Amino acid sequence: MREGELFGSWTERSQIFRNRELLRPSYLPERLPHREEQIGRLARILSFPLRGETPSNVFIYGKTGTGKTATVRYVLGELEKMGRKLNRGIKGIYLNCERVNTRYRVLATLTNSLLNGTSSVPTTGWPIDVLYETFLRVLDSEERVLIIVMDEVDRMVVKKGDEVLYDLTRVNSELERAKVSVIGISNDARFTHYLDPRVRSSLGEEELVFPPYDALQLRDILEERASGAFQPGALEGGVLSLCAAHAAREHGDARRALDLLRVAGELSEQEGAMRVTLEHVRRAYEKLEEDKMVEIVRTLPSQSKLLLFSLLLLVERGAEKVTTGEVYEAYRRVSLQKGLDPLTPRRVSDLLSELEMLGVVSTRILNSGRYGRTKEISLNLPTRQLRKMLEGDGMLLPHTVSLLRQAKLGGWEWTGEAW
DNA sequence: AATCCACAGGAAGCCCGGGAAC
DNA sequence: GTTCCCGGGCTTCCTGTGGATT
Repeated sequence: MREGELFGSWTERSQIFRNRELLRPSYLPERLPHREEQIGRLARILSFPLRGETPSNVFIYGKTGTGKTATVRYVLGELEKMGRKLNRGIKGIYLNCERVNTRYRVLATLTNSLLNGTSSVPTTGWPIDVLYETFLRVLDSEERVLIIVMDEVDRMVVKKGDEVLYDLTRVNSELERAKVSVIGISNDARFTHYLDPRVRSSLGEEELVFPPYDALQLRDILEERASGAFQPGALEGGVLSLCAAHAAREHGDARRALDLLRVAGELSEQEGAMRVTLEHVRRAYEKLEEDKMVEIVRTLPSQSKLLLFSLLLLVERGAEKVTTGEVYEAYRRVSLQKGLDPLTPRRVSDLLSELEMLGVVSTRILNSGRYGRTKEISLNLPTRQLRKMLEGDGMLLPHTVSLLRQAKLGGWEWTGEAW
């Protein structure tokens, strides 16, 4: 191979993309179409520190991909810029409560962020009250307004980290020079019901709702990004509309629309096509769906995998739709065969509901009068695909393969009273 | 009209691992 | 290190349900 040949063809300028980074979820655009109203309101609320006053706490909710995080980051960035210009100490700290989800971690992260690397508190070990005192002292060491953004704040409650919300919404009374305001972001509107009433009223001083985008708005967003992301003329007519339409059906998720467009672009690039076609979008949609499923199945607990495997065997044997009792019996057999204690029907019923929520199976209640009332269960993905996923599983592999072999050879009685 | 099937799904409590508190 | 506590997975026990059958 001649020098440079291996990477040579990949360094040429893409026919399709100009800058694909613009399509990534982490990219923060300069303009956020159809969020002018939310940006305006948030800016008004957060403008108080520019006059030396404390802004209200804000609670924001909206489904995934409705621009919550982008809007907040954008407004906060502008605010900090303005603060520097006017020489006001304004600092925004962004926390993702998916990871930073306990009282300790929140306080430690905030403190470290304020210390700016000069020194730090350890990630574990300190008594919580000492940590809290340290946080107060560091925070109050200078005149400033601290705006704490807590993204996915609903995760805190699950982890019982909501005490820290109480700390933070009440902290102002203990501060001399600094002021704190909290922006909570959640995609679950009911989440506030679980909060301590005092926290709820304090956090909800101002509420901002981000409605889902409709198809036309999604199209605008895509257009905005696509002009920079793609080479001129690289998109076939209707591509953007199709991406938008797909995403609009799934509760107006802009992230989804952008993913779709990016993957469609990547597919067309891979096959050396001149432009992105509607067919590429269709395949991108399938790819994303499949990737999602693979990930879901892969991360399933082993009992659920076993259950799913039992269902798979039944479906492969020609049963289109299966009742709860049948799946349970199959599952019980497979478990025993593997030398495992089967779970009770009650538990399996819950596992089935979980599988349904994840979209792996569909169920519907079936009434057969005298012959009882049960759920009719069907698989939501092709058997071949599912089998591939399950066979790739380390835990199941040695046993399942032999089970499959037995099943194929007819070594099992899969029908009738032999069960 | 009463019965009864084959479950659905709620309530309570057990067990266990892991992390916080002492 | 020990103790305590909590949450998740699970079981046990239970009540509820719609319509074919009696």
